[in-house]
Amino acid sequence: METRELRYFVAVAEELHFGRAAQRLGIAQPPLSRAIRQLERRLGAVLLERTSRTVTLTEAGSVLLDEGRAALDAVDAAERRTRRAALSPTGRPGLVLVTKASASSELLAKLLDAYAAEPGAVPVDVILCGPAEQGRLLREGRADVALLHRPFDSTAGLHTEELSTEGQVVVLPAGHPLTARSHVHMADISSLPGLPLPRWPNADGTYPPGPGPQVRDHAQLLQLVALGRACAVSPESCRTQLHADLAAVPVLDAPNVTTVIAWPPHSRSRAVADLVRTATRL
Amino acid sequence: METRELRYFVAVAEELHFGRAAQRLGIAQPPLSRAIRQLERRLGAVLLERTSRTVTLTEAGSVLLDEGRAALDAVDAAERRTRRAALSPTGRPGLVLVTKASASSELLAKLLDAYAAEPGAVPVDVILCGPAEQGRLLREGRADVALLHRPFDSTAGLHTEELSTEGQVVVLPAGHPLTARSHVHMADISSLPGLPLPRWPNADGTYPPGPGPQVRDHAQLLQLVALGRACAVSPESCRTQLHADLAAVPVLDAPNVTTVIAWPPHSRSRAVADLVRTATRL
DNA sequence: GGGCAACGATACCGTCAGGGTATCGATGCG
DNA sequence: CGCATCGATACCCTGACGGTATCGTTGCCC
Repeated sequence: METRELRYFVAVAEELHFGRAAQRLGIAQPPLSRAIRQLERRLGAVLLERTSRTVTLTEAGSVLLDEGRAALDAVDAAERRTRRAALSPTGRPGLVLVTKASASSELLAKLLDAYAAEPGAVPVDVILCGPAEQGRLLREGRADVALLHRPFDSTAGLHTEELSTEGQVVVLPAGHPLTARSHVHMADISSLPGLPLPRWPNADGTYPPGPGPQVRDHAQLLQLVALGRACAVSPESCRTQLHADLAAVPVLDAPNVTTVIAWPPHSRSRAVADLVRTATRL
Repeated sequence: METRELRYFVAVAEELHFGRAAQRLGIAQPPLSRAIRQLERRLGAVLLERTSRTVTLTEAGSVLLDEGRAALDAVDAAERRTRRAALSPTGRPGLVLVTKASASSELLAKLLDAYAAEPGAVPVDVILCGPAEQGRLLREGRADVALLHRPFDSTAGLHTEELSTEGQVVVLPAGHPLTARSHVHMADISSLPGLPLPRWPNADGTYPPGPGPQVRDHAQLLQLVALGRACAVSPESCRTQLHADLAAVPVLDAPNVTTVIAWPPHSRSRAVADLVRTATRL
């Protein structure tokens, strides 16, 4: 199977419309119809049920949509990492590390310092992004290594090493009655009047139904807490980033948060290996 | 990048010889040279240093070799899983589960029974193979789900759920002095005169240097133990498979062995999800 | 040191896969 | 029942890819 065929099929499967898919691909509709038909012949599988009005995926088609997207990601990653390896002036490509904007900057700073002191260290670019993008960046070869937070982030398809574990605190507007407590339990905060827990987006960008406000990142969330519109359960380390009008109280029975360093499993780059080794020794 | 180009490059990178690579690919040498040159131009990267006598990989080339193999595996997996999904008579493809021949058949039997009783269960084919092949079968789309044993098997790039944890025992020829003990420690067996621990192959098929016999699978190993040529440290559950001329003694400080169920991370198949759910509820 | 063999690069050519335009046939809708 | 929409088909053309022949370079060995 050629990637061109896969791209064509993914386009049609996503649009469920040959005309629009062809437009998206920048080709005419007839060659697209032909290409799909030929792909089906070669696979010996009907991928799409088409009438002159509607196009729907068969079971096999939906398998190929999933697997094909993953395969195309892998091809793109190969291309991107090769380009990066080549255009690096030293011949030894730099590393791209991706982490959440809200993550503990302390750990990251320590890691970057320690790694820079290693013999043979290469330059490390840091990308800060929202939680959902991290996996994508790694899969697409735009990044080499990530700092993720279990159990929030999916480590699907990645190698990981645990770096640190911490408890969680509830972040409240300063002066809230609960801030007088030395600690609380989840039950104490799951139903605070007027201070719902926020809703985070799913992998597909949609939000689960529920009462809380929709948030995209941690800064946004803290803003909402300061405004008295929400409360937040966050890793302890976020305390160093709190403004004066926010207060944090440990939540005893909240799940621990583990910071892990993650990288694509087939990566055999010495730079990634060095960075991971440095991280585990912190 | 087209998969054809990737296949060409991987062939040359593996052979480090255009002529042999061309032969392997079933084409003539000139088109291959051209294709590689064109790939290099498009990537803006020198992949191979060639003189008229030798071909060597550049840094970028070795990145593309690693990443390209992974990408080709993903494409092959997409094709195979699609084919399987299609030729299944029900439209709903059956599952292929892969596990080691030496694994606990009890757990597997329970799992298959429980899953078969689920509503919407599909037929499950079981493949027994050596440890090294399991990952490959999953990556190449020949299998959908595997039972692996940590810490022996790599779960690189897979989703996993833990199923059970057990201690390990040392397997000895019946009548060996140690079999009188109720338990032993690793130190007791690491230097048994005449009964070395075996050597397992690395991922690339080579064996680490050392004194013990080279083994490829568990049956082979038990044979060697019965012959008095080796001893083996194995998960407790292997006791049910021991012949009369073998004895097992718990090893207190051997690492626990965890049986996990593993599947490719992007798999969204309901059948896999059902099977995993069933497994975790056992 | 010169002839030779091995090997990748280049030149040149033919074929067919893949893309384009025009049009058909089917289907849902007003 | 006519019309608009949409995928399939027919037909043509271009260029990408593969093949053969040959060149240029480089170790190697007598």
